[in-house]
Amino acid sequence: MKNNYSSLPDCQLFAGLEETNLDSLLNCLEAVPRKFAKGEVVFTAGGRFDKVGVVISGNLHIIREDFWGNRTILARIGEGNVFGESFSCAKINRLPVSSICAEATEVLLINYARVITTCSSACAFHAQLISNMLRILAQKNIALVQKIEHLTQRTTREKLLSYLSAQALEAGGDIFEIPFNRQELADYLAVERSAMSAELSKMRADNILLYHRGRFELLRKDS
Amino acid sequence: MKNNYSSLPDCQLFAGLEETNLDSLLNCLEAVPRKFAKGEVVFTAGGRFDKVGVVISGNLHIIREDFWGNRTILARIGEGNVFGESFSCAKINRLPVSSICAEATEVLLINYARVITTCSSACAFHAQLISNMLRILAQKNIALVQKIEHLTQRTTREKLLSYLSAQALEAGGDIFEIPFNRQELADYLAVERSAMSAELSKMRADNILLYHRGRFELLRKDS
DNA sequence: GATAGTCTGTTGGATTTCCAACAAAGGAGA
DNA sequence: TCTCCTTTGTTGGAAATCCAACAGACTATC
Repeated sequence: MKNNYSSLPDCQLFAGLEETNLDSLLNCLEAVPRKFAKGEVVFTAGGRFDKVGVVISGNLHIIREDFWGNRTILARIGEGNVFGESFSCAKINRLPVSSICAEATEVLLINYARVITTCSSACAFHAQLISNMLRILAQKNIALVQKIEHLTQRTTREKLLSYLSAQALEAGGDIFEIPFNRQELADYLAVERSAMSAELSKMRADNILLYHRGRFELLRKDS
Repeated sequence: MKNNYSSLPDCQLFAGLEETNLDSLLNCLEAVPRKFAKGEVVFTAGGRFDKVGVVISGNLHIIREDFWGNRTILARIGEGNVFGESFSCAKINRLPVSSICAEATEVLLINYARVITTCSSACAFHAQLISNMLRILAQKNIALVQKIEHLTQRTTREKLLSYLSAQALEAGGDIFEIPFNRQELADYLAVERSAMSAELSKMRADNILLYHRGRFELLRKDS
């Protein structure tokens, strides 16, 4: 059954691959497009999932259920995003999470074994695909480590300094803009929004930084 | 220059590879063993690092320097462990961290490009190597996500419940042992040890769990 | 079983965060 | 400009955490 994948959204996993090659590659990967209704389960906690999923349209939630059965949404996976790859790559035998469609959702299920098994010369794009997969995992990794560094700080002030310092270093200058509003920043750092606002005020009073909305300037010791 | 790698410690990166094949593989990867003295720098923040490092003997520290120049040790990499792989895989152009030897240390530097570029049939072990690399990144990823879940909880009690619940689920039973002592657990959850001990006592009083040292039992609502 | 050293639990006061409610500032549309 | 709505900042009391100091439990060694 031939499918038209030209509608594949931008997707890190297929970055650098020509659209013209995509069809043969997807064939080689045993990629299967599937449609799910809202509330349907793509993979279930406790089972195995030896595939890599790509959301073509719609949204799905990664859900964890704790010891007492309380559910929490760990992530929302949108168009073009990959899911399940960590569990497939890590060869986990009992999935710790489920994925459930938040709305009508179309996904592409790819056989993970085919991703890492470079086939004959017919499919020279495996190398690119593997490189993409490594990059996806590695980038996520780096972002997670950085977030943990911030979260590990004990006080709100330290968390803010850790985050803002990292942003300044990344921007390569003392003045920079952050991609969060206050509520989002508070959620990211796992602190209370109003308390965080208050702390920012104190830090300004202490000549540590200047800010207006999303624009910040860190001050060096002697300025 | 032929080197004897028979002394390579157990290493996830080379898992599943026969020792007899190792020499030719390492050759193919342009692996270079290097010795560093205590305090020497293996890779420097700000630069590029397109290699993967494996610690053969000794220890090195991954170090981050913040906006004001304060240094913190992010990780200690010991024998058999891989380092730098996230930055190479993510193709970061300016390293955010440095690595400095904590003692006299011997490392194996591998050309990352050679890891992902499957060569001719002469080296059939690339597939295993790539699979190993993916597994290393993915496992780290899963562990980091789980840690973030715990750290994101606001109160000490919630952090403990999040951690212990995950341990119980992993163990597949209500009774389980944790791999940390109290101080280590407190550090992992980024809370104060004595406050955490106190909270554990309260939770026991509230009939949420039982414990003795590293052995815990979670109690279901109606027991 | 005596001893020393480490790990765990307890306590109270200082500090910090949370929470709720409200005030002020900024932005979009009429 | 005026109005409505969202975002950000401020405040004070309640709750939780941190911190330091100490007591009790456990372990290894002699």
